[in-house]
Amino acid sequence: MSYNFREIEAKWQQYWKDNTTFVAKNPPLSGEMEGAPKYYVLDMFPYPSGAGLHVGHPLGYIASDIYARYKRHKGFNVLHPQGYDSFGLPAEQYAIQTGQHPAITTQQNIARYREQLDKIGFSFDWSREVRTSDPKFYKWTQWIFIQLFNSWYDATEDKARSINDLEAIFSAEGNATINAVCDEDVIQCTAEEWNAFSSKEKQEVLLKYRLTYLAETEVNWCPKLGTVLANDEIVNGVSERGGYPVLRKKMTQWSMRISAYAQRLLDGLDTIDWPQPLKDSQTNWIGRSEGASVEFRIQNSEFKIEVFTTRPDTIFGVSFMTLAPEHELVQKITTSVQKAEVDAYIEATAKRSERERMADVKTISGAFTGAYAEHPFTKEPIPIWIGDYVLAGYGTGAVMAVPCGDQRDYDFAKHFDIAIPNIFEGVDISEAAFADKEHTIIANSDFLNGLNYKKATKRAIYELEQIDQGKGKINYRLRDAVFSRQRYWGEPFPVYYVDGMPQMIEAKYLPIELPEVEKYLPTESGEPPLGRADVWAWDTKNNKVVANDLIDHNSVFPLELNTMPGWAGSSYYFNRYMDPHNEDEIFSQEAIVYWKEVDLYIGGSEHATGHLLYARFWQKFLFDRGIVPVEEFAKKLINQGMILGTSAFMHRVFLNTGLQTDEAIFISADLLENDSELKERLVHLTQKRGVDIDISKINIMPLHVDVTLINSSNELDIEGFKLDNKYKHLKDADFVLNGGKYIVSREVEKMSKSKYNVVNPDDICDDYGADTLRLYEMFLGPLEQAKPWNTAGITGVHSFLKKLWKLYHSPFEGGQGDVFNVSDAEPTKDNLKTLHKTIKKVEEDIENFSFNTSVSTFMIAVNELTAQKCNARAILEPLLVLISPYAPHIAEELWQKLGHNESIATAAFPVFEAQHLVESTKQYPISFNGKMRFTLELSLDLSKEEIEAAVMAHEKTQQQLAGREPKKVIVVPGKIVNVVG
RNA sequence: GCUGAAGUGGUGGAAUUGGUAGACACGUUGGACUUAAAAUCCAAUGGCCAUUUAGGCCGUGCGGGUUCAAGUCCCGCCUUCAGUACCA
Repeated sequence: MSYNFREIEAKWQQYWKDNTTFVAKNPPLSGEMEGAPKYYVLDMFPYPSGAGLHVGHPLGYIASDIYARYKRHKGFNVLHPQGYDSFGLPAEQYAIQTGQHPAITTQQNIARYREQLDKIGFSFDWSREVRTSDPKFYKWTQWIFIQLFNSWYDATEDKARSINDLEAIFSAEGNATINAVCDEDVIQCTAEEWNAFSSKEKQEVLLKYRLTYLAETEVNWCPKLGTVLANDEIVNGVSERGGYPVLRKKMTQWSMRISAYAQRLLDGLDTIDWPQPLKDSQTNWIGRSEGASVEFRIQNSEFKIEVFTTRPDTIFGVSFMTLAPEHELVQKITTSVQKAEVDAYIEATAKRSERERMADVKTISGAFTGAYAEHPFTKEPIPIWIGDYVLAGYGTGAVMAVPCGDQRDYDFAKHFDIAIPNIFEGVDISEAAFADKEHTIIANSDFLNGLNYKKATKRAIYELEQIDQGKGKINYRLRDAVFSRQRYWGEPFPVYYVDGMPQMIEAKYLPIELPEVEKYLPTESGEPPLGRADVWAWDTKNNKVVANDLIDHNSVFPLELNTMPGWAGSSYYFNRYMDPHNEDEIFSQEAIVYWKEVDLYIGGSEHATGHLLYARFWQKFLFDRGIVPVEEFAKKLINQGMILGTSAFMHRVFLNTGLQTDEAIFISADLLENDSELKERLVHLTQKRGVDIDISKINIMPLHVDVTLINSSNELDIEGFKLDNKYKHLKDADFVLNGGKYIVSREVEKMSKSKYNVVNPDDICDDYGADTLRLYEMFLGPLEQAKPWNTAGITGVHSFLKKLWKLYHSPFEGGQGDVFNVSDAEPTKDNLKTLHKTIKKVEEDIENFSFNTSVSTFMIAVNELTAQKCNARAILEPLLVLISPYAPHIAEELWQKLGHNESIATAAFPVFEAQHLVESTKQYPISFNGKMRFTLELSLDLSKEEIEAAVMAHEKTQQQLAGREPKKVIVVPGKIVNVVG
């Protein structure tokens, strides 16, 4: 019987399903698992796209699966769930085009994903599956939204608290004393005033404190997608999805007060074991900077400009101020003389898209407002300009310009011929600004003269505080997150409006399910798609969703038309897996206290500033409100690298002969390097066209060709190409061959359908089996590294599995055929040595996530045992357990043949015994004069004196070579460092 | 520009705390088996020199340094990739 992977894999996948082998149990546990420690291994759940999985997708899942299976062998109660992030744009866009309900598309895609995932043999606990678009799931997304609405951030206690506490404080002492993170334009009121407020006035004030709030904000509007986007959904000034232009627009939107958590999100990074690059990008995104806020009075006006600066030490170098063109004071302070110029400038900048503004940072532009501010210390007048190098969204949207210390200010001053006073001792600023903080002595600055950066900063802040025109401040780049999307396929808000004020629907009436609409586009009046729903009003008497025409603004009110963004559901799903079917609570206390947090989270680094930041934010909020017991949701995180595709290119030649021709000529890639060869080969084609060719005028365009038409020597299957429907417009093409072959060139790129370089895992499973796929994906290289897929190398791991199979089958002596052949014979010393060195290595590898090297270790072990003709059960049984996390199907099959009734998944991981590695030699750490160290391999039976003599002799040789006298030798006995065979 | 990661054969990649560089695999070459192919097995495979044998020299991006010993540590460069970018 040979290794029939198709049969084996189908059999065991069915077995695991039938026996619920991987269903995790919540406490209280009984039986075998009683008292077992928990371990939670999680993958970032996929968005089920219509394209299905390619070989890159399962990489992280295979790694987490190996780790989960390993932890089971180690006696842990493992939670390893999977689900789908199933709300999202592609299904909606498909719905807009075809009219098919996104729920149906999503359902189909999920079915396809599941089929593909099942083929790979993952140990997922599918009984805990969640889908973010399932009302049973988004009920709790809506519930968390309500909790956020009903909370505010207490900056003194540094945590979120119930809004009820805030109301109590207001009615007792007003809002003047409260230290809360809130909108800046909140009005001050005393207790008496508060208590006299109408309900609506109270709601308006409270809304400015809530952790999710409605506010008119400038948002990133994408007209093409018809929705707003969060900052992390914009890449290089265009939408991440589709690459459409993005404009700034003012809209009333729900926002999440993530900025309240900026410092804690930063501090928390020190407590979690996440990759440094990922932590760095979160740190950058949060963008903490220390400095001061300074207030500048405007001359002849009651207005003041507040600026943020990291260089208060340079305050005497201020020679002008610059406001962002969108700054609210611009209209108020501009003099009538300057008005026309300023308005023209504002109009010009508004027209430029975000992208143009970013691309064009060199052009200096601005306009003078005609107004002057007053220097806080010198009282000198300072001209106020506007300029688009100042961003409305950062700090206060205004800067105090210090041209001698900041290059942008310097350039602006040069361009508009503004004074550049020098306030640095012994520094030449005739060519450029001097921005080096570390080597600065301040001059021409009154009380700051002679101080360095640190001291001057401190003193400047102190002096500003004395005159009440500034204070030390920490500024964050992180902005509050916009939470409204003008889309259909997302979670509806549990919100209705009374008199324009948002009201939460009581939790017991959740979920508020998505209404049906006849079209998935925005309404004619520009409202979101939910504006098309006929049944979308909230009846407060009967507490249910009713038809719109019943709205009377008395007991029936309109519901919110926006939906939540894609990151809503993914910000807490990991907690829901702990108790996914609970209908009464988001999860039971028992479940959350037992599972607590994700121990190992595996996913792509592209979520660094999106999902992973939002999820940490929600987790901290839920922690503050006592809903979860830990502040960080994932202890350890690993970013798997992308598996890239190897695209193939044909090269189409354009002769530029001046003749119009549609004929396609493809030239073999190996002819491209050599001009004379190329010309020679093209001659007959040019003669055919009756022209002479000039090689220098030839144009060659590469064309992606489907990699399935290429063999392992980069040769194109020309017949296959001509029959391929995709290329039917090229079926009459001429091929310029080399040695009868058409060779393509190759390039490593991201795997994508449009590049025809996608390798489908199903095909690999059919040809080689899931175990081969799993092993090969691990063997390809380090988990965290990006690497190109190369199907050619797969035969190596596949033949390893065949050898493994043979090791348990072919009798080495006297037998015939492929009979299962494992004996109870005593293992030899060599057998034991091979086994234990494998145990040691594999265990270390798995703990270090170096899955690639353990595959090599297995190969060596099998080769050695085959050479040793080992068929001892005492060796072959534990070996199987070592391999089973990587290649579970073949391991199960052989395990059963060894006479086990239980799945190998429940077997204990073999224990490493060091003595089997010791044979005749031992390595000693040696120290000379207590300083120098190396190890020496010596025979085991030597005495200490003999060892020292040997070491001395060794040392003597070493020293003689170096021309010095040997030193005193101290042998540190006992410790085995390593053993070489 | 800033931040981070990484540079090792023809290729993917190994190499504990500094301790025989190139494990393992692909590819290539030669051989066995076969009518043939596939599959399988065996051997060789960093470069150069020597080859009757023994062996020798050079080699981990570049230039220095520390050390008995450096792919690994230190200093200075170069290159590539990733993230981020008028952040005051």
